[in-house]
Amino acid sequence: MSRPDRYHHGDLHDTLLREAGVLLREQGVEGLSLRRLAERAGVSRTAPYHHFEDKNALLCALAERGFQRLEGLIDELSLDPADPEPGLRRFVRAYLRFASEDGERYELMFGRTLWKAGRPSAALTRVAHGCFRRYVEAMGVERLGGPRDGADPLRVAQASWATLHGLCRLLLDGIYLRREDMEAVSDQAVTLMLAGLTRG
Amino acid sequence: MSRPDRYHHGDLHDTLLREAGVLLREQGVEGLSLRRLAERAGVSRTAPYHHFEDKNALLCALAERGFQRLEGLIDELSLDPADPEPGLRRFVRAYLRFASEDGERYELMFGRTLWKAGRPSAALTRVAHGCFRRYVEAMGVERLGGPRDGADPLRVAQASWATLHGLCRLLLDGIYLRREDMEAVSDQAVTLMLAGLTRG
DNA sequence: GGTTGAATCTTGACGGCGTCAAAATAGCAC
DNA sequence: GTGCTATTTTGACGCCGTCAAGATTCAACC
Repeated sequence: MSRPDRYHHGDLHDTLLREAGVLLREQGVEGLSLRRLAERAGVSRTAPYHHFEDKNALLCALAERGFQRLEGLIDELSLDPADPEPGLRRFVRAYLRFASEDGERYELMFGRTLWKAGRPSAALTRVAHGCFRRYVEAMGVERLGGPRDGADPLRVAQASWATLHGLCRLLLDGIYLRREDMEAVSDQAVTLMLAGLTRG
Repeated sequence: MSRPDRYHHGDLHDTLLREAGVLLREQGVEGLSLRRLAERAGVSRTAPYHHFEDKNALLCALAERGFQRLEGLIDELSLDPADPEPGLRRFVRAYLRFASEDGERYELMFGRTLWKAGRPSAALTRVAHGCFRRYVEAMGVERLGGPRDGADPLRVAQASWATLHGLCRLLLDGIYLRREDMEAVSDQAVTLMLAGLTRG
């Protein structure tokens, strides 16, 4: 399938997703236009509309794939209740690597393009929330030294994700963080949070 | 100045900034087009180009104004070395209010539109970095119980700002946070950080 | 094998965008 | 009044997402 000079492409759906991924990585969301994408796939400008409802739908599919990969990362997160620190630091490093290796994808997954300006698909919403749910479970405060005064597991999970997310955004947008400082800052954050959680 | 039927507007520069602010607040960056803005100001599509080099420059000016307001907030942040907690919580609340009262402005100030996809002006970069510098000074770890092992003030400031920023982004983009949960999550974050900082 | 209907892909068009170029107009110094 | 400059205008270009209508291919059924 997918011979160069056939009227029917044969594999356009997957080709579009793949090429869109490349375009996204190379040029960012701004450089990902349906027209350019179609040209790369060797097809006319409106052909993609037979495989995705519109641009928003295609971006959702792209983001979805990202969340699936992220979910894999979270699944590997297992904390030793007796000594959660190494597992936590491992996860934080993995998360930061994930975000910085394909920053444009991360941006798409969490950015306003889909969640605010666009219309996140049902599938995207499901996998994104599933991702967070798994994170809450894996982080479970009981694994970080047992429940204590005012340490609602959900709140701790939200707060720690926010920290991680904030680090990534500040880094990706290049405002207050440089790549070289990233690790030091995240280490500092983990230290603070862990100290806050395990003191007793 | 600024009579309705005059060839020269007389006050276009300021009018543009003001109307752009309104448009930004009401419609977000996506709804802020130069053409629409010009129409609102009662002027032709290309008139704004005599007051701002291009759209990027106008957005920079808009973001700049936001940072000036934020700087004011930070200037009011003074921590009592003996008991930094109330001051800190006050600041966090003020920061969150700032971000959520004009979310689109906050987005513009910190988002990729200018910092990644666009070209942040020298003035914008200056005021943004000045903002952060003041924050570092005001937060100074010595005010949070004196320097201690591995608590570089700069790192603590970066980590705490990242947390604050991450909270705002998650909230503004509407992914994992709802407005009602905001305060609880931020309280949790402050508690964790403070505990991490002040434990002996 | 030929017919029919659906899936897929094409060209053409529309309105919106940012922005450049050239012409028109107004204000100001002399 | 006469220029000079700042300001504003209309016109145009190329990009974008997307709709409509027509062309082409494929697959199922006779």
